[in-house]
Amino acid sequence: MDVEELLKEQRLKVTPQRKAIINVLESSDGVLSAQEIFTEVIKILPNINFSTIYRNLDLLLERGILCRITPESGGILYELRREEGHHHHVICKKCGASIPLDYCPMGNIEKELSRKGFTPTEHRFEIYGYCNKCSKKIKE
Amino acid sequence: MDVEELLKEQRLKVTPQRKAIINVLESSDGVLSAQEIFTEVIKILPNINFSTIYRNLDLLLERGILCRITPESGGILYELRREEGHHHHVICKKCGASIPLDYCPMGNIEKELSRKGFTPTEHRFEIYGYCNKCSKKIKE
DNA sequence: CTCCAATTGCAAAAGGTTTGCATTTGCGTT
DNA sequence: AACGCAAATGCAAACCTTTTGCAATTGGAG
Repeated sequence: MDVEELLKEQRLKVTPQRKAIINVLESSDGVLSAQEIFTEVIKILPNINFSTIYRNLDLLLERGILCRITPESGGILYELRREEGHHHHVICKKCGASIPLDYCPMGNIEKELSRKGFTPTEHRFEIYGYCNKCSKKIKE
Repeated sequence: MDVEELLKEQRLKVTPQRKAIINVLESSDGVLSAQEIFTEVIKILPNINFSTIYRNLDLLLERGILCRITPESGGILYELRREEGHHHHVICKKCGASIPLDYCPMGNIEKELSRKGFTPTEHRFEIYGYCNKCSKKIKE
């Protein structure tokens, strides 16, 4: 992925901070908290501030470069949007791995909703559990 | 609903604070934040403290008396669990009305998950939009 | 009625996120 | 290549929500 290109497409300035944040997210195969992102980015840019992290996460989320996940257990997690178009996530509670899922349940209930007069604008469908690797570890 | 009975079933002490919290949730037809619950309960019990609200929300949630909703936009919302068994929610972004939904999409993707070796433990499916009443108001 | 564990109120702390402001910097323009 | 300015950053403080320790109170079993 060309991070500079990605930022330019969005007419965002290419700063070392933004490149570091995106690179950290890219090199992770799962979801990360703001704290985890900060911990990694500060290794690259020792002077970076938490407010820069938050401001950029918000911005990148707005521009559709990131996805945000809010697990039942609380907290907010981010990941790089790797898939084109609408999709959902399957997330491992142990290692944080995020697996994209093309299936979307909305088609199955649109009729029921319109019968109720409800106009859906957004929805979320997230699955939590243990990935292939972590399931095996737990059984052992 | 007999609030005292509900608490006794769970072997929880029947305190005025708990009764007030449940009554507030019962008289709302939708989801409420901890702050909103506090604002209502303090009208009934002027001395109640925020920590009592939080402690009881956690407790009632554990016991399955409440449901917790965490919208994409952030924040945590609570509602009285009115339905028996597993269900999802359709929530109006304007008035907060919560409509229970019996449909659950998990059945449709269990095979795909097991093919991936993923063991699901929890999931969430929430729909946001505008209810019948609020859709009409917006159009006008 | 008595007694004890459960519950509450209070105050302070903790945790995560946001904001105001002065400084710096990316980058379009000259 | 240098300039100028809006955008972005770092810093510190503020904010908001939630949690915690502790002493006082209270529900309800015996």
